[in-house]
Amino acid sequence: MHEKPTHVVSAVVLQARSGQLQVLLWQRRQPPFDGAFALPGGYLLPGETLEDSIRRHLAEKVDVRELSHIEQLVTTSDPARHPSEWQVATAYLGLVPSDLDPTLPSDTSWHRVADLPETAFDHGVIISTGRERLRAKLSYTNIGFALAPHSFSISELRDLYTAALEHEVSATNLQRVLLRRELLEATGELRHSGPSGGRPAALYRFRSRTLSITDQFAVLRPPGQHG
Amino acid sequence: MHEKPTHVVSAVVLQARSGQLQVLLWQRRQPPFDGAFALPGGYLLPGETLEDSIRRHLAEKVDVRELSHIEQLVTTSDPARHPSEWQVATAYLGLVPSDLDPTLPSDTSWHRVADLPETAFDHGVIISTGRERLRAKLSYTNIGFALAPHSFSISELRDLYTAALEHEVSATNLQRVLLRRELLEATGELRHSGPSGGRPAALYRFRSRTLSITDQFAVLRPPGQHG
DNA sequence: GCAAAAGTGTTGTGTCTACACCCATGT
DNA sequence: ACATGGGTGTAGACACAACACTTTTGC
Repeated sequence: MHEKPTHVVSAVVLQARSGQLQVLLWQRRQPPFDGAFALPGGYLLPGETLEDSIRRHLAEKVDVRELSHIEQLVTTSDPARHPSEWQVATAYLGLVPSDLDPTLPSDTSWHRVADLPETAFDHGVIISTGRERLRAKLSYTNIGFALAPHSFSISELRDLYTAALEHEVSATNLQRVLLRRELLEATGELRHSGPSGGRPAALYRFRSRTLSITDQFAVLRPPGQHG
Repeated sequence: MHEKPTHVVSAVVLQARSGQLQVLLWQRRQPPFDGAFALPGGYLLPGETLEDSIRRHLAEKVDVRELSHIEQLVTTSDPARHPSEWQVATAYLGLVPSDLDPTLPSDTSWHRVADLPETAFDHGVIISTGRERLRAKLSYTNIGFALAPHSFSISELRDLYTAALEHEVSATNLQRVLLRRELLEATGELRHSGPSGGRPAALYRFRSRTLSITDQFAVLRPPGQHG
């Protein structure tokens, strides 16, 4: 037999909250990285898959049914990652719809990804990886479903995209892009105007709430495939 | 202490060979999957990173300097993956330029990804994952450098893209797309015509031979960024 | 009526595909 | 000369951004 690494799992859980993309972190109270903020996660146990494992660990932080999407990000293996233990770590990306506000343990809270506190281990770069993955997939998949409530107005959806992409998004063009690609469908209902007036907004939903690729060929399309 | 999984690494090594995308496999001569074909790889050892480890294992099959690109694909963890050992397995994608023909051990050979023999473990789906990753990145990155020799004509490059994408590619349009994006530059040299005549082909090279994203925003660009 | 918010019409631009046509070489 | 393969010119389709304009509400 040879020596084996300990396998740990963690998750970058993202949510668009009050116009900002935020990530779930807990504050460590023991070395290493005492006081720093870390991704939720823990050890992989016998008999479970990595995805089972991260769902189990997240269940201690949030109700797992509130996760609208989860996917694997990357596995890191720097032997110097942990000072006293040989660890291999697999990170996941998890998304929570904007209309949920899970109750959290006292050591756990949301932090704006644009203004992170000091993070433990390699968690800072892993958060960046997760943010970039989300950003890219907003462009060529239907992953917006995982940030949005079941039903929403276009301008509400625009605010979610703006938070996640970290740049302005035009509601006009967002509507046309997502409708042309048949990602959205109207529910037929309207959102009533607020006290300051304005035309009532039509409500939409995502046609599918499982990940699918919608812009398969960025370029170099096969012959005969227009658009 | 708790029980730990064994960590193994493997690689989907791809090359465009005689007009077909091919993958490096070795034939197992012991259970499990006796006789089936498997990806090269092996155990992770203390003190090495996953990428170190797969490079070390591949060195037993091919000269590692011949790998033009390597990137992590996915980590799988099905507890039933191996009948007698709890394994976590990280797979990499490796690419070999088309002008090299590494000498291989007797148990190892190239196989067309479009016509695979029976594969061991979950290696069949991992090969598909690698092929899809390559296909997608050919569209929005400069990863073509990793399939191509240092210098090539446009029609030679077209043949490599055709093999990897598994559909026809127009040399005319490939040239324009890659030149407009400034991925290619002319070397100034010409390929002499063959015995059947024809205009000599201009030779090109990739400007960079490290991966970079060239079509960052498939859609939903920030304002002011023309497409 | 007027402000506010949502939604549509329309124009312009850049990128890609398709295909006709021209260029340079070997026999 | 003519076949062969390489390269350019050009037109059309499409998706997107930008912005003006219209619609529908609250006060």
